[in-house]
Amino acid sequence: MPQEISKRGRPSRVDPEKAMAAIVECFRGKGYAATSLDDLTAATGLSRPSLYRAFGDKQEMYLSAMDAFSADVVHQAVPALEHASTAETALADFYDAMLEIYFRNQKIAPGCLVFATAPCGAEEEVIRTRLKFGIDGLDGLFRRTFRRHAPDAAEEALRTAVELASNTLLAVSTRAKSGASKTELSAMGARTAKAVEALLQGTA
Amino acid sequence: MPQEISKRGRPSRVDPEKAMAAIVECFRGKGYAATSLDDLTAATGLSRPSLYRAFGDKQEMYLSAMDAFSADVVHQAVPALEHASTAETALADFYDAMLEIYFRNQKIAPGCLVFATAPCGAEEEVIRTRLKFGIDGLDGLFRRTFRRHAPDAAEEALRTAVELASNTLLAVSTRAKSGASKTELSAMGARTAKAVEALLQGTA
DNA sequence: GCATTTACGTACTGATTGGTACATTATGCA
DNA sequence: TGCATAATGTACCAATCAGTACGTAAATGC
Repeated sequence: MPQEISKRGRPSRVDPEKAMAAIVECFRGKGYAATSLDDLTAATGLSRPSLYRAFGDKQEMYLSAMDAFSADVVHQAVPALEHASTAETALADFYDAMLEIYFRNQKIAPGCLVFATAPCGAEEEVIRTRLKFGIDGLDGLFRRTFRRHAPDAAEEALRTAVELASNTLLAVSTRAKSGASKTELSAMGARTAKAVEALLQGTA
Repeated sequence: MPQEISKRGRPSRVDPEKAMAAIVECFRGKGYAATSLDDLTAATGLSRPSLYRAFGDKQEMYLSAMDAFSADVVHQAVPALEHASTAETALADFYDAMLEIYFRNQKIAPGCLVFATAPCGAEEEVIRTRLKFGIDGLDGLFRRTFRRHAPDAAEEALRTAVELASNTLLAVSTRAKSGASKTELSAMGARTAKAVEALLQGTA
């Protein structure tokens, strides 16, 4: 029973998805602490009490924003990992899809909500745990993908490949925030993908 | 004439180095925005006006803290890159030295002031530029080190090796903030160092 | 039409923010 | 000893912070 939906009373005019998208943009631009409630009301067009009713307090909004951002990643980038014929192309395509999210058509990337802003708030255990969850998820994703494309790879090589792939994305997040361009980061991702492929093949 | 040092007037009781070390710890723990002047006065034991006289306003304190932190890196970790006989050992030793800085004897790492907190404030151009400066410095450091140990390496392999090495440190910074242990990050660094060596040798 | 229910935004709260004015204290110099 | 210099901390400032009380508006059910 996930709470009865009543039709009574004044209908809400908030579009939760649109509002959450605006909240994500706020937080990933300035981080948690520097984003004020006034920023959020301005970006969403919602009044302060409406925000509280819909999403809870500031920290809950931030945590929900991380969820929404992660869901975006799952829907927009993870498929690239699955619809590719080699580990190299899978990884390169995944990086490009992530860059689309990190840059969102802007020249200077708003960046990654999780990897770029969570480290700042990581003194709080809730946030640190979320950050760890995101990193672990990434590692697991790559491990499964690489294992599928290279079932015979040595465990040591696989582990190194996974770390290499994850670490590159974490670094891409930081580099994007430093003002690096999408094209140079894409090229870097392609080089990493190639190195990973070689590692998995035991070739390189 | 770097400003005449006058002996007149009441002598200052502030120890700039000690105070700046405390400021660094504040900022790298909570980031720029979440660190209040009250935090800084508590950590340094200095009154608010004393802080302003010694270091300027909050943003100037943050920028100076980045300088101080970077100087620590140069003194404590960069030598490891130079006093090693192979690229692999140089890199592994460097990572371990950086981990000493990132963890500073604590179980949960306070982390990297530059790579972990600057991305949060990167909407400000001053901070974004500093972040880029730090990353570029890292890349250059690795490039020179690797070139020295592998003078015959192909440019493409060298570039990939440099990116791999830098990206791993950037990722170590993020992973440290997520609560990863020093030992596991050291092991990861060692694996990266091995992969970099192989890349440079054209072996792996 | 009237009661009920729910969401709305204005306007406020006390707390905290970054930054400073100013009277006090402590030194060197004459 | 007295004056000039300079650093001290208390006590304050206006601005902003996150969060809420409350009167109003808009829907449904009877």
